[in-house]
Amino acid sequence: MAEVTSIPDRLFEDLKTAIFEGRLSVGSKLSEPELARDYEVSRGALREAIGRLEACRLVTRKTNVGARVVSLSHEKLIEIFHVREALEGMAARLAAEAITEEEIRELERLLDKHANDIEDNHDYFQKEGDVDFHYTIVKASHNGFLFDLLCNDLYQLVRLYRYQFGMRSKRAVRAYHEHCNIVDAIKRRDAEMAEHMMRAHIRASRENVERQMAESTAA
Amino acid sequence: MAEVTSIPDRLFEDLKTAIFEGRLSVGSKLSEPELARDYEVSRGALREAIGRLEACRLVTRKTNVGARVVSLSHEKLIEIFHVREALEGMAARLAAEAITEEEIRELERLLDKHANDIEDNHDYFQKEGDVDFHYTIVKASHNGFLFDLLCNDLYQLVRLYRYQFGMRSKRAVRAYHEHCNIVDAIKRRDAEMAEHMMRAHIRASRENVERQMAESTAA
DNA sequence: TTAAATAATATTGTCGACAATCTGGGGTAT
DNA sequence: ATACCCCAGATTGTCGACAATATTATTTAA
Repeated sequence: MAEVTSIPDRLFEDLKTAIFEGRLSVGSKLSEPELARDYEVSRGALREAIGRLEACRLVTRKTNVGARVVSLSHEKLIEIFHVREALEGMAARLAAEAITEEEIRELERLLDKHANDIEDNHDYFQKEGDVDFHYTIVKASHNGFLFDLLCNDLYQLVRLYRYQFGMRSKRAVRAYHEHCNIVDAIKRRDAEMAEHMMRAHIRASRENVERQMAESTAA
Repeated sequence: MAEVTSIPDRLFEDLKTAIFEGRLSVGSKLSEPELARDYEVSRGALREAIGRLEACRLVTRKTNVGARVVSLSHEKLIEIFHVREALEGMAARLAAEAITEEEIRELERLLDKHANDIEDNHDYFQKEGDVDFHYTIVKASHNGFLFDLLCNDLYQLVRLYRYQFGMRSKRAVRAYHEHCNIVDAIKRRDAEMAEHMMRAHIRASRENVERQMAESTAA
């Protein structure tokens, strides 16, 4: 039952963290000879790892030209929010129908943590507790396909975007209350309300970003 | 502006059609030496093509063991329908807001074709006209990310499933009316109603499949 | 001086060969 | 007879080298 891991597996993870930590900055080129030297692997293994990065949309590739770390335009970001609204709304709906008692306790634990972070004036979003919350609900939907789509693709793009734009939301308190509403509906097994609340939550987050974008554009 | 195409590009397409046409049957193993001989390419190029098939979920891969064409369990199929309901509902909503006059004409053209196929007693689904209809709406949402997700990943799985289970729906007439309702809402720019109708349409399709599954299980 | 053409360089695409790992069959011991 | 172990064959993983293409620098002509 041991996890078999190949060189491209390891490279894939290493390159992802390199991207998130900014060592491979947004928009920069992934030079195959250079990276092969740095990570001490052959170009073949490297190319497969880059292929996987492309599959989850963290890099874009052009034939005979090379791969670059994606740079999220504001436009693309809004597109992603619309997809998130649809998918996570469905996740909340399914979670209300399929969640287990233990998963409910996990959600409550995360809510407590969120409340404490606000109390202590920590930056909730910076610590990625927000991702944990959404991750848990998607998992509780017990829909493997939905989970794969959101957690292996979308959330990583969201994460990259937070680093890229240095997102620091003043929405921590309001987001907390929205989270409470969502968990409440799920606990009551009210699928319709759970989806509605989740969509409202993500819509609010999108509108917040749109406001920030409008400000930074109007110089 | 010429389309540059590499060997893995071509292989990717060839293998996809081979899967859809059943020459690579569901659940069968993709032998690298064998396929490399048949298609007269090196194993390296082949491996990249297989990697892309894995990315759009048409094959699954295990380290040191190999790749197999996915076999869609009934469970997985239902999961996909839930994701489709969420994503296409959003697509219809966005399309109602962003569709152009020309795209509206295209939708009406497809509706006419659908009506004629029913008249002439053709099998609408078999000819993939249904895919064209949904494809056009997703495109009209003018959300590139959504388009990519649905048309490059999900629709191919749906297509594979139709071949695998030999889907021949008796829903052609009812589906036609549902399609009309959707187009109607979009033309009136009623986003809320467009989403509602699209979700109802896909939900009905899912429930139809669930019924068929229940029948075939109860031997 | 600028712009186009061209040559030099570097990068990506492709391939065949070797190493590591899995699969299946045969043999042995209980 | 069955279960376990071990070995042979085949398959996948990995690598370095060569070919094709793009990029950059240089030269030349207007």
